Amino acid sequence: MEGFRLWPGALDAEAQSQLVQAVFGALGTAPLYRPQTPGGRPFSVQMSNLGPLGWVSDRGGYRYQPTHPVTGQAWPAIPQMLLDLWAATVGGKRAPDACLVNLYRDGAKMGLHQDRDEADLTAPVLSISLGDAAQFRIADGEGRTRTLRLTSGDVCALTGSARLARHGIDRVLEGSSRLIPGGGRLNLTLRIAR
DNA sequence: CAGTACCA
DNA sequence: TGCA
Repeated sequence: MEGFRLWPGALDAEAQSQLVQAVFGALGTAPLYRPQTPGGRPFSVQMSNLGPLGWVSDRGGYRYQPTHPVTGQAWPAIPQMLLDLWAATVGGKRAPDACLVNLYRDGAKMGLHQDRDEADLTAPVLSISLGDAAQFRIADGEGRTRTLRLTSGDVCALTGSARLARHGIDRVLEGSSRLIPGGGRLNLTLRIAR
């Protein structure tokens, strides 16, 4: 599918553990929390953010905001490693200003959705998979979907015609990796929100 | 100004 | 984000 780009194993074991360490360190000041959909139902994933802007959802809808909805504090910085990874993969003039952190544990999943809360819907979205492998599903323009397995260290991007593709995580293969303290799958999504 | 990454 |  045009515009969906995958870099299998882009991150080696050392880079993966450095990244997990950096993100878990940042979660000390921006703790994971469980948001609600606008309809008031809880997400199964736990979320936090890094960077000037973070994606949040609550009864007020979806949006990007500069502060953590529970603590009121600014989100921690995006680690340089991730900015470098963005430059090395999707590149472009602008650096990402938002990094959504999603932790999948205990059967957490993510229904099919579009990323469309960004000001410029032509700027790429870059996703980094860490920890347990997962079944990722992405739809084409006709609504046909294809499933692929994302494993720890894989990096993928939604660009061009796939930028607005519906996608989601059907299931996580629990226990398939020992990378994440406490287990699970950690997904980092870099975006240009504004 | 309708719906939302939730749920079936 | 209040649903008028």
